Amino acid sequence: MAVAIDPEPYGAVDGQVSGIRSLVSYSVGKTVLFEGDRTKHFFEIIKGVMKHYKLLPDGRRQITGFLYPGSYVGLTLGDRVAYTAEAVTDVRLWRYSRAGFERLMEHTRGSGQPLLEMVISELHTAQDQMLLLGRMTAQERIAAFLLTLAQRSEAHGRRASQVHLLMNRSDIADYVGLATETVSRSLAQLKRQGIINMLGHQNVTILSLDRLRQIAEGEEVSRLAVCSA
Amino acid sequence: MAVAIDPEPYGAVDGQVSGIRSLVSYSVGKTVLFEGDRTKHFFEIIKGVMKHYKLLPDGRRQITGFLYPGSYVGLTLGDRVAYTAEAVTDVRLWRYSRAGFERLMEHTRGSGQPLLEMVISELHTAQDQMLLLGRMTAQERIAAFLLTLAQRSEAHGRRASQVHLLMNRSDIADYVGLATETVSRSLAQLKRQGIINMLGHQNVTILSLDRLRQIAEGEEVSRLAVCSA
DNA sequence: CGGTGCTTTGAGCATACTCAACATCAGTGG
DNA sequence: CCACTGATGTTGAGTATGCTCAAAGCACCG
Repeated sequence: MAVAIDPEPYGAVDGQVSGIRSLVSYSVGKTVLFEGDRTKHFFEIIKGVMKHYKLLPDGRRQITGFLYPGSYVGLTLGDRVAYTAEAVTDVRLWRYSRAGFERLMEHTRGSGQPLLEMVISELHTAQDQMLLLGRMTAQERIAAFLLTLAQRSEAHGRRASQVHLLMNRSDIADYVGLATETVSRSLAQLKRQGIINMLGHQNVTILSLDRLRQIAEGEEVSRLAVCSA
Repeated sequence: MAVAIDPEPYGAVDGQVSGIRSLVSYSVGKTVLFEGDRTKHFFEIIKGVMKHYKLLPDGRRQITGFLYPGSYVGLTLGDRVAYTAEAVTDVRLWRYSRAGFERLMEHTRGSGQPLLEMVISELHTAQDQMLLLGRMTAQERIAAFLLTLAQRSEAHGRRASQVHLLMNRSDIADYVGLATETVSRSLAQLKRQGIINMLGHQNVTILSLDRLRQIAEGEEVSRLAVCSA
């Protein structure tokens, strides 16, 4: 329903200005960017309102922002679009090429610091966290949290399966939007399921990264498991 | 508990480098920046882990991020710090003056586009939304959402009390992390309380901006009201 | 007018919260 | 070295908030 079946995501090209950007229009409900697509363009809103959102595989949706004229849509660091973007009203946009974006970034990079990239990266993280806070169950939140830490471990040359919780339960709770008791219970549950193991309160061993990922991505198995139990 | 009573937020100054930045250290639990304080410094993490969080008046807390070496803490657009920042482990930081930050911004601004500022502004919005999604009740979320729209109205020269909902209930629900039914019910409740009025499904009149603000900020009155009822 | 899609309202239920007790751990001093 | 203490974490029982499912109300549109 929310994801328009729209094999032709391009709006009408209304005009060209200097070959760098072109004027495009989309009508209500049209999808301008698809999460996961290769980054080809980004947009600046001239008129109208847009929304961008993230989806879980089972369809749960978190809208990460409503955007108004002057805002950019589709700025991303990687070569994949971070969210789906859709027209809330009829919109008129400037469409820029990815090359244009890279030129834009160059300006900043050229000035001698990667500040913009860091802020964009933080924004991506924040958007992921919004999906977690708005639409995930307790188990899913804890699984996703552990996976983030595992990724960090790996990026720093340590084993991804060994996670060290530097923060206490209360901090974890206030990060993933749960009560400390629920954090405890969710960890215990993952342990009972044989997905993780704990050595003391700070050290988690991930026994099955796959199962943890399945949970974090909201596999429907958990529901089936409940039914069959 | 979480908010350390720490009248002396400055760590030890370990050294000076060229007068632009200085090396400082904080031990576990020390607060480096207080939400709402005037922006005097920002920091770059050299070693250790930090967290930053937002608080509601009644103490509910949402941690908006854990930060690792290489990250900046305290970058903000306004002259007020957007979040409280605290050391999760002992940390070693570069402390930059606000002037240094402005120089940093100048570089970007100088390159002819306000891109960085826009992204930082989006990040602020995302952080507010994390507090909403992680720690607010249904009523509070709807109240906060309406207030955001009211501010937009005002910024665009329209009356703040007249809010036009361009998006449907499902979009609102997926933005504030509720079911559509709960959005409906919360609006109905605000209406019954005489705080808003509705003309059709798209037009909201805010009858009492103060009461709406009280609810959005998590006044304890609602709980007392329930008790006295 | 009858349809279709969105919104509202109602009833029952589930997930996560609250409150409380207990366990564990780290640090301290006898 | 070990008992004591306070802080942190876990587990249990009951509950509340918001969800699900279902039906009815509305509005827009052919």
